Amino acid sequence: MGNNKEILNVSKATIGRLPAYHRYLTEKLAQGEKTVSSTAIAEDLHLNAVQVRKDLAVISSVAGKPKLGFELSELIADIDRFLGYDNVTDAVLVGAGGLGSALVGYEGFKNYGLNIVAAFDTDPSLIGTSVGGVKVFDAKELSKLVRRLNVLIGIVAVPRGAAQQVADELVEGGVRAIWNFAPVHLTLPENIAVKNEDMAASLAILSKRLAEILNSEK
Amino acid sequence: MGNNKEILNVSKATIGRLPAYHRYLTEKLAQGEKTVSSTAIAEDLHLNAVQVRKDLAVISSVAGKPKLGFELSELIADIDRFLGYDNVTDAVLVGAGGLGSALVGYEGFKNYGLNIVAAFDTDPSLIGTSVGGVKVFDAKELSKLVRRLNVLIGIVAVPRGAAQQVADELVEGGVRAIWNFAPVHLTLPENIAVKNEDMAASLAILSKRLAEILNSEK
DNA sequence: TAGATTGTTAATCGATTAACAATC
DNA sequence: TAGATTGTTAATCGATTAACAATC
Repeated sequence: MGNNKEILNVSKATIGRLPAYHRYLTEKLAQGEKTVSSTAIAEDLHLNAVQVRKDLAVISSVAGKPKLGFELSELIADIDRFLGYDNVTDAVLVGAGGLGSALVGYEGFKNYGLNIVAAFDTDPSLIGTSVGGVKVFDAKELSKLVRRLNVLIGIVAVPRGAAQQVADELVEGGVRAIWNFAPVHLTLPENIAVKNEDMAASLAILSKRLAEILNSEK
Repeated sequence: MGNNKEILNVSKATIGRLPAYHRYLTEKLAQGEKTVSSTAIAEDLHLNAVQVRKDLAVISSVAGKPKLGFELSELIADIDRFLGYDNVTDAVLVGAGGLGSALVGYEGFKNYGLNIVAAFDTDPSLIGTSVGGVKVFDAKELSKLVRRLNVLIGIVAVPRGAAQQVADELVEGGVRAIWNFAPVHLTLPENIAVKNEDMAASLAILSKRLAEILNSEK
């Protein structure tokens, strides 16, 4: 997923903004536009124009043209390549309940270069069924099947209490990256990539902004 | 949600870490511990000890004690108060489908001081039903009901295409903060707080870390 | 007392923004 | 040509980390 060489040395902040650029550019292209300026992107996305140019410079193979701006199709292709949207990576989903099935459906991860090849659950009524076209296996088989499928990314969408064990089993099966949706801090080996989707943290930040806004109006 | 005075001037980074501290401390307390040192927190949560102390200093009413550390129950109560976990704020959910219903269920937002008082959808088969104890109303009534309920926070869990209009209607109804789960950039007035839950951005960052790790092993 | 741990001041690091010459 | 827009260098900002005296 993404070229190893070039993905290094790029700031996390920049990488986090690339998907938003991608959506924005794709939309502009669909509207019939051919080019766009960093000034316009910055204004619409509420960013700084220099920041936009620096971000684009990191991933783009071609320079923008003074007066004209950047060519949409080229820029989109560059982000596709950089983020690996053009070649999918396999992943497994653990927890096929509410959140898990919502994730499978959520605008299709395939657009983001992620292909969920199998789901796992402990609930007998779910095992053997399909959620969003993905077959649900018995969680007992997790590490064994993960190893057999040679999957590197595991998505954890189980309740708090089960998350650590699930993560351990994923690692045992050979997974090297864990996308954790359970509100727990996972303890894992150094050489495993972890991304916590901490809803409480997001909510806290939103609440802060709200408090600031309400406060500024008093 | 949270005291307006004190919530200001606290860095976004610090606020984002508070929920993780809260979970960690609660767990320690449940394990029968009475106190904890910043050193221990830092080690377990993979943070820097000075950073932990600075974060805690921001929200804590009492100082830690050299040699002993911090009192768990006091620290937890302080975070509760700071993040507003002790008094709930009302919110509405728009989109009662897969993602929406998963969100309502997700470990119960009430623990995080958020009370979802109503859900909305356009799907006739959902209108009138309940998801996770929350009644689903016709999306046509959105702005009217939001105004009547006097709700300040709206959660957007609808497909891409509907998100902007839903957001506009929420604002029309008087909402001042929007928690957006749809993968679109919303265009909204200045004085509205927005938090985008960008799955693609998270995935991109996880992929980067994975690439780095794999790369370092070659 | 001795030493683990605290809170604070200063140094470093990384990311954002401002200034500006180059150019299509 | 004139001017919008680019890419780059320097300045600023914010957050993290290092150093260290104070103290239970």
